[in-house]
Amino acid sequence: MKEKNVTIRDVAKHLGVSIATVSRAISQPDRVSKKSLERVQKAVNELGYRPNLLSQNFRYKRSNTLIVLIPNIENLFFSQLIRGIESVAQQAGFNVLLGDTQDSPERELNYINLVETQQADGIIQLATFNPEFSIIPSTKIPLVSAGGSANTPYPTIRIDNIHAAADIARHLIALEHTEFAVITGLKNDQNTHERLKGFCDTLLDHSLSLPDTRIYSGDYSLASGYENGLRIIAKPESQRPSAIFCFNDEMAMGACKAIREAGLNIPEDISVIGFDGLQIGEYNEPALTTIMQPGRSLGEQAARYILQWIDGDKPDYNDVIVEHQLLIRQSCDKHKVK
Amino acid sequence: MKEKNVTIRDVAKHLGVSIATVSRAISQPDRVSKKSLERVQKAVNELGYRPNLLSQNFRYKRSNTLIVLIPNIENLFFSQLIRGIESVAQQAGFNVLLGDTQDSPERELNYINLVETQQADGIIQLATFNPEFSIIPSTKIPLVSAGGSANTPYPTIRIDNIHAAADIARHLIALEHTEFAVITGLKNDQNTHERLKGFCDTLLDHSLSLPDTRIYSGDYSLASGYENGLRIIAKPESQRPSAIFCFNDEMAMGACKAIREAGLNIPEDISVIGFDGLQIGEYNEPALTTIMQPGRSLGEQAARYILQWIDGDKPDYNDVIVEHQLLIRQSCDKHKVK
DNA sequence: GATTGTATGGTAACCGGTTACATTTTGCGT
DNA sequence: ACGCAAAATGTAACCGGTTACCATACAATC
Repeated sequence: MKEKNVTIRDVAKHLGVSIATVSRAISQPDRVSKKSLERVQKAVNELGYRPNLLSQNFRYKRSNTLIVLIPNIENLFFSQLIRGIESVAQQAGFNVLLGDTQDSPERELNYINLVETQQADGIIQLATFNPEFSIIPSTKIPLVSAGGSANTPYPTIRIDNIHAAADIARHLIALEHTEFAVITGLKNDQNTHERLKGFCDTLLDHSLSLPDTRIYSGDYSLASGYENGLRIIAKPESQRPSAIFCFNDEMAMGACKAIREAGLNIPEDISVIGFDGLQIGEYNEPALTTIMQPGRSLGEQAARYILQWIDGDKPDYNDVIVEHQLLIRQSCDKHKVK
Repeated sequence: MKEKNVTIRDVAKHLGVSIATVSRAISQPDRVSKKSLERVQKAVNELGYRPNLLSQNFRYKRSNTLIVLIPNIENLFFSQLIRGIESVAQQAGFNVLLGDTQDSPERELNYINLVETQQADGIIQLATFNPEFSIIPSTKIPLVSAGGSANTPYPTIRIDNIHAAADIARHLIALEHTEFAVITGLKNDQNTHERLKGFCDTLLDHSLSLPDTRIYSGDYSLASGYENGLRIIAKPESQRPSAIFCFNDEMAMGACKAIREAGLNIPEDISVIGFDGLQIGEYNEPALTTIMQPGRSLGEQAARYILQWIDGDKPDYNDVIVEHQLLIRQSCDKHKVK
């Protein structure tokens, strides 16, 4: 069934030349005579010869492959990052291997193994390794984190989460809100800590605060936004916050649904703000006010960084901050005192 | 800078045994004595030896890699498929290479090349090749399409689009709608043709019809749903359809936004129905009625199919139909005659 | 003690390219 | 026609594993 592939030796034999000539005709055309070049090209076409890249990779000890570690591929923010990574990688002749880790340490280890066994040349980690169980790989492995947080043992390409969360706080304060709730990301996620810190510190600067009972723990999913939204709404009106800061847009959309279903209006009765700047947030009812993270650009820069490192020329900067932007749409408005 | 890796020969030399013994200790432990086994294991740990899988792959002429061709990675339906594929592949020890083709034939060709040059063992195409420009690869290459259409020269795992579109038509007819519009997918997409056919044929069965002026051409994006929604709304009320069938959920969400902004109510004034059954459709205002495609399962089955084929044992069925389901939520209701 | 079987381990070929080095051919000047 | 440098080509080693085949050691059998 499986016919054997045409090899360089077949081509050489067919032409009565050495394999070196064939190899050179293909990879260094000016090292062979015009006549040989033409004969080889003709033979390659006739025989349908395709060089086996597996053997090339083996020879060069290079797989030309990048791994992208993704906590959850169904998260739209990551899709943007991937797109950025993919386009840079493709241009550089690199392939992108998908690593859906589903937050599992075994799966992470699995992918790190691929680099150690030379099946891949480097890793881009989306978001940050969960410090609780993450296998922090040797720093000899080209590894960069994109869209994550500071304080990692490896380079990062990211926005300033603290600053972004502070921007959110200031925006809500400017709208005269005083009672807040947040729906956070995963408990051990660095992004969660930084956004929480940026938000709370800024509240304190304005003599406001966020009580622990107003901190709801989510997991970045639509469903967790919805559930936490229900919990917030369930409180008697006098105890409800007037603004909710959700640590990503998906949870914000979930929370909005809960609020709408309760018959309340956004932003008249309650303001909701998201994080990430997903395009789909614009189609939410109401369109989500949020922080725009330039996902595509984050991905591109991460890819460029890792490619340079793989080329043996690790950049001398370790923490690239990309500008975020407060995207004011319709889900936040001035707080109305009753 | 780059220290060389420990090879099997280093381990052998270190122990004063042959490389064959080391190799066997690792891959066929019962072929060596207990003593040798222990010594090798110890040395492997001490020296930090990791077998070079690049050379293994080369030896076995197997890359253990699957390519997933994705027209657009930011489309949520594809994310589900990928997740299904990834989990099956991972279990089988296969890696998943991401091929974001962005509907470009050069990029498609690029990925097909990877199989021809043995860097990958098979391809899963999400949706269908665009017949206009697609490079239909040789049937010798393990290739399967998931979530696409019938009438392809390669195997498919899919739902019955015609039947699903018919279900939609019947549902809308049962709700007493008589004036319809559709927002289709890409013009050359097979899915578009089939859904259109299924819908129109069923209308005809009920002595209804869809005039060409009510067929709006979209591209599966949120934005194109919105724009076409605006166009539909722009017509004078007497000429407007009472129900819009969008060929995916994203466009349906876009259309809903346009309709909401025009001050109309869904489903009271106009019904909207989507396609794909994305989770996020539940968070739309109003929650989208749609056709559920079991994305995860489609992906899993596609992966199993291609893995079997790669193993040299191509399944003898060529067209797997997976059950779809009409998901009734809130965006369609009985037509009210004014 | 000779014969046979089994367990163990070594030697070397092999996968399909690339390329350093050696060798042959070509082209050019005189 | 000869000499010599440059161009073209060939030979063979190499990348790092796997494994067919062979050699040796030792135990069991008669």
